[in-house]
Amino acid sequence: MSNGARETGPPTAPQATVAATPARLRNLRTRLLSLAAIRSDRLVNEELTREGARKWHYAVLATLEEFGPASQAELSGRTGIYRSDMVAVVNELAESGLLERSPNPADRRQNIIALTEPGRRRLLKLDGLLTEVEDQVLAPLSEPERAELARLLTAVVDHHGQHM
Amino acid sequence: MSNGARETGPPTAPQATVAATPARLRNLRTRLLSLAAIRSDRLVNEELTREGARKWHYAVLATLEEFGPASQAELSGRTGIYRSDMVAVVNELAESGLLERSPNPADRRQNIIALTEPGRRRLLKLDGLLTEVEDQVLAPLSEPERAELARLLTAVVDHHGQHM
DNA sequence: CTGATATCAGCATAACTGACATCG
DNA sequence: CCGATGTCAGTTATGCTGATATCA
Repeated sequence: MSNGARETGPPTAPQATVAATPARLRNLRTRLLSLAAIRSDRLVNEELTREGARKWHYAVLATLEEFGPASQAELSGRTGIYRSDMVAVVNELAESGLLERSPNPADRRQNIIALTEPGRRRLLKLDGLLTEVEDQVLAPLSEPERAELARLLTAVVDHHGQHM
Repeated sequence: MSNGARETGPPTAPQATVAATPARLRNLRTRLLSLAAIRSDRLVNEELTREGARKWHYAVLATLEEFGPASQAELSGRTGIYRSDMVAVVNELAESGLLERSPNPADRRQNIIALTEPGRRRLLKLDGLLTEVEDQVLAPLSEPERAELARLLTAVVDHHGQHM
C-alpha cells in the first residue's frame, strides 16, 4: 500500500481517492450506457491496437467476407462507416495487402474492393481476439445475462435506427 | 412526399439504402454497446445543447448539490471528469453564475466551489430534461427491462472500476 | 439535369497525457 | 523532498458536415 509503482506519471485523472459519486449520476441510465461503452471500447481498442488493427478494419473485412466484393459505398452502407472515412480505412487495409482495390469496369465511378487471402486470415485472427475481449468486457455477467443485455441493447439501437 | 425538404446537403453518410449488416458485426456485443451509447449520447447532447448545457455541467451541479461545497479535485474524483478538464467546466458554470469559485483560506492551493441559487434551479431543470431524454432513449423497453439493463450495465461498469 | 461515387478538407467533442508553478 | 492542486498545452479518435471532380 505504500507505493504502488505508478509509472503513469502525474495523471490529471480522476483520483485514486475513491470518492462517492452522487446518486443522481449513479442512477442516470444514459450515463451508465456511456460509461459501459467507454470501458468496453477502451479494452477493444487496446487489444486491436496491439494487433495493429482498428474496429473499422474489422468491420470492413467482415463485410467483405460475408457479402463478397463490394464498392466503398456498399461497404459504407453495411458497416455504418461514413463514406468519407471509408477512404482511409480501405487505403490502410490495401497497403497491408488485406484487400484489393480495383476500378469497376462496368461503372467507372466505383472501386471494387475484394478480400485477399491474407485479409481472410487476418479476419479470423481478429475474430478470436474480439471474442476474447468481449468475454473480458462482459466478465461479471453469466451467459444468459449477456444474451439479455444484447437483446435489450439491440432493441434500443433498432428503435433509434441508423438515421438520427 | 414529393420533396422532403432536405437541407442537409449531400451527406457523406451511411446510405438510406438499408443494406444488411454482416452477422459478425450484428452479434458483436461490444459493438452493440457502442452503438447504443452513441445514440443515447446524441439525444442527451442535443437536449442539453438546446438548454445551453452539457453533461459535465450537470455532473458538477449534481455533485455540489449532494455533497456541498468542494474543491475541484474532489469534484473531479466524484464525477470522473479529469482535473485538467474540470477547469473549463467550472469556468463556464461560474461565468453563468451557477456556482461560485473562491480560494480556500485553509489551503491556498484549493478553490472552494459552491452552488448558487440559480445553480440549484438550473440543476432541477436539467433533472427534468434528463428524465425525459432517458425515457426517450429507453422507449422500446418496459420499466422492468430498463431496470434490468441498468443492473447489467452497472455490473459491467463496476467490474472495470474507474481505473484502467 | 439528377444522383451516385470516391475523395479531400475540416470541425467539435471527448477521453486522455504531460508538464508546471504553487503550496502543504 | 514528496505529493496534491489548479492550470495550460496538446494529442488522438470519432462522428459528422461540406464540397468537388467524375461519371451513370
